[in-house]
Amino acid sequence: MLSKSFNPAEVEPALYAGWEAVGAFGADAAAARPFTIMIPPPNVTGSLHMGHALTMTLQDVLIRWRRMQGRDALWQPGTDHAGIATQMVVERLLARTSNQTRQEIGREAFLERVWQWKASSGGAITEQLRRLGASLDWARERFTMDEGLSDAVREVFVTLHREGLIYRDRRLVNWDPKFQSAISDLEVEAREVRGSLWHVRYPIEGTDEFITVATTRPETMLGDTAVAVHPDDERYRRLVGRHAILPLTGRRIPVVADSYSDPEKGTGAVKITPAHDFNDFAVGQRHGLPMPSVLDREGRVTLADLDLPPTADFVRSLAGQDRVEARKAIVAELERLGLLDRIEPHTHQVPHGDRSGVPIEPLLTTQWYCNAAELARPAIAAVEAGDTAFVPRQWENTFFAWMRDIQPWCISRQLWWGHRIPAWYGPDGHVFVERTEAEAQAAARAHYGRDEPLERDPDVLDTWFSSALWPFSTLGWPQDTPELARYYPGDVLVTGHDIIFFWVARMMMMGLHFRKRVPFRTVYIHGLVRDERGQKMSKSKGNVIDPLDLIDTYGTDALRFTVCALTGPGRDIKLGAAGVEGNRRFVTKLWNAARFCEMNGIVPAPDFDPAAARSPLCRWLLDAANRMVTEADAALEAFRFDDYAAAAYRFTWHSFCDWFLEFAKPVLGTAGPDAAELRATAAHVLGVILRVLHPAMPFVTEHLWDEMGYGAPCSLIRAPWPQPGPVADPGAVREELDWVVRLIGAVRGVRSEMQIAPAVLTPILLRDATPETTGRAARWAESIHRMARASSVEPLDGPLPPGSAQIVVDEATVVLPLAGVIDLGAERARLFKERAKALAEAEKVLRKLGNAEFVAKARPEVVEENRSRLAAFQDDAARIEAAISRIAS
RNA sequence: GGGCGGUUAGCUCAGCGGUAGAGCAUCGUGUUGACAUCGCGAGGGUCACAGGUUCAAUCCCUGUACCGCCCA
Repeated sequence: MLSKSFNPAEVEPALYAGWEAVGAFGADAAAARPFTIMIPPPNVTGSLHMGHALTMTLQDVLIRWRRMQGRDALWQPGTDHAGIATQMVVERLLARTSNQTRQEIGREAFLERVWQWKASSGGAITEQLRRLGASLDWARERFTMDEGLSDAVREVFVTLHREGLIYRDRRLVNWDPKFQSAISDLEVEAREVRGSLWHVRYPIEGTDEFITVATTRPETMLGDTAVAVHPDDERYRRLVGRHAILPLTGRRIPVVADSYSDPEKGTGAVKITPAHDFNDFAVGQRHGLPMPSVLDREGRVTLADLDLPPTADFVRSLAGQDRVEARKAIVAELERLGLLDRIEPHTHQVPHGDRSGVPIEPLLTTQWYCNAAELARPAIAAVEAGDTAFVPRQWENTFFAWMRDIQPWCISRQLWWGHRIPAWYGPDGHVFVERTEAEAQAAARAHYGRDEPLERDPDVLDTWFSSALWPFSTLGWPQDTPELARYYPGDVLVTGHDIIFFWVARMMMMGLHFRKRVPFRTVYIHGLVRDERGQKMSKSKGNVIDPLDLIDTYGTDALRFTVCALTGPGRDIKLGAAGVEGNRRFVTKLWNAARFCEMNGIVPAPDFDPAAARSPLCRWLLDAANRMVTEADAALEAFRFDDYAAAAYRFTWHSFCDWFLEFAKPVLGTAGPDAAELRATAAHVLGVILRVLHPAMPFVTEHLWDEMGYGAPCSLIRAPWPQPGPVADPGAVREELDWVVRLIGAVRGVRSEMQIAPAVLTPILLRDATPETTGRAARWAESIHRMARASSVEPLDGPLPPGSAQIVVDEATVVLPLAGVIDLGAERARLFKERAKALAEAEKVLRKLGNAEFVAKARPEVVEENRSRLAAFQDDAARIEAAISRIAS
């Protein structure tokens, strides 16, 4: 017996364990065609947030659906080592527990601590994915720092290096002073900052003139090596080619003409500091300028690159000062020297580290780079050719725009936690890139002719470097495994648009380079989760919703179904507790419907053949179920999770519960062949509902399936996905039942409008009804009585009983004798309104048909349709007119 | 500055050449037999604005306004 209400908290863990116990999540290379989704590996430090809940639900829906279709479904689980994030977590822990820094305990000990942390706390996210019902093939779980995946990383690095696609270069990088590491362009985000524009006068050599430069960064002026003006700027033309004397250091720097300088901005003259600004770096390259660094890796002033005159005491005093302090000191000194023209308030975009949140310092360093432009070419071609398709399509433009202008990818990080770069340096700095230290030593021996001590590069790789290999490294590459042959390329990648550049693009590049085939055929891009008001969720705003709270309160199925219902193409998802609460009602509805079935002896009848169903009600329901399955299937094929959810919802609640079960009620509990067929049909269709809803609501459906005896415990997850099947003459039963539904609806409408108490039963009289209609009325008399609160249903030939309400349904006029119950004036007013509506519609169609051009040019079937609509409206109006005249007296 | 998306019922959104829809909210009404986490019913929209194409535009095109996002 099903309990009175569904208790998710009780049922969910047991079902999940049950699925795992029967091996339901495991991919199974029997004969079936594979269907593969690679999980976007969550950070090992992560905990489940709404973004995960969204993306993982969608993936699980696809996986469960395909699995039920009989595909060999592999949903590959795993986590990402998340270099910076994890290192920070463990560093904080170290500080808290033993008040030590990682530098104090040293690299080796620190890494040991990270691994310890991972072993004890790293599994939280995977436990939470289980609560979400995610049917991942846990036996295959991988971690980006696993031995196998690390092998893949080394293999890729070494290979790309040999191909010249990975190389070292000294150029400007985005330096994160907080993490003391280089980061890639993608990890930098522009933030608007209110600052100042300082106008500083630089004396022109040999004159008493000045050139005034406007700058947002006075502290870097020690490293200026030019002043740039626009070549067309008349104001400065005569100064081009002359020299300015850089204040404070006294260095002689040229005034150069470069179109980088914008005459509209500031004074039109800009100071050029090639070692501390990306644009200035480009100017410096164009003009062959020196590039002294004046800030070190911690953002402090360094004077090592400067050739200072003995008098520059002020500048010397800056050595070692933080960039913020140095700015203050320099501005004060310029002020003192009378070289500060003015200070203008100025709002501008300042690059910040996306994780550290501190301003990025462009710094001239040597780093490892990957030639992304070269790798991007085949990836662009593959998307152009349709080998990989984005859904929705528009994201291809975003992908193309990024890939066609892709910059060298800085892949080295000055961190400890990550894949150590497989490069070793000889005493003379010669680099050996090899898979192992032994191979590096062998290479060194060959190079030097003797053994030499080697030093390994201390840096690690960008976390995204290993993520880029995920679609094949998880399958055993570089080994040539059967899994690799079977599950690569994957079918669908599901992710948010914020990850296209970081991950999708890089998987495309690496997949094509190393496997010669795209890593996935479809990239489904969903929106981002926001709060009910459309605000981005953030801790500082305090509007973060914890999916685990929602699961605790409403159950996993309600949350998952809500996610599906809200996921249309190209839209962000605005999710609040109210929506989840609403969908919990649907879970409850399904529960109660099943309970009702159970009470009425509805048990699965495996021998039931829908094609042989005879009763019109059964055929009507089976036909509607067919259409629902077709809709749901098409929606999932098209990644329309919202349409899928809506089709299942509508059918379950309205077709099955509101109409079918209501029609069936009196017969269900009885004996006899009609009742038996009804019960078998109900059981069959409930089974269809459970199967169609299972991907979205796995727990309640599986529980009902098991409890009601549809299959062995935990068998719904692998039950076959329903297929539409033949139903005898569906058109006829649809017409018949639709009429009954229309009639009951019309009567209910009028009764409600006329405020007839439900306890009042009235006869239903049909005037001008065809024999077909009276036949239907007779056949469905019992249902009509019950559902339209009628005492009888019969034709009316004679005069109208006094005090009747009249409703036009098709060709017939439905008469409700309500003498003494209704207000005839109100009924007359209602009929006038009805008539006006019909006439207005008729008028609209008439005008259209009166347009000769419409009749001549519109498609004939459209014209025909309008002609019959006109006739229908006119007939309705005439029948309402007749109804009015019948009560006129 | 460049690009993308949005603007439809009070709210969240679907529809995308010829009848404007759903859920929630609102209002009315109803209850001992699946379900008040419910049933039944009702009201509510010149589909942002201006032009254009078309026999016909919420839908296609152009422009404007506002909102959001991405890139510089």
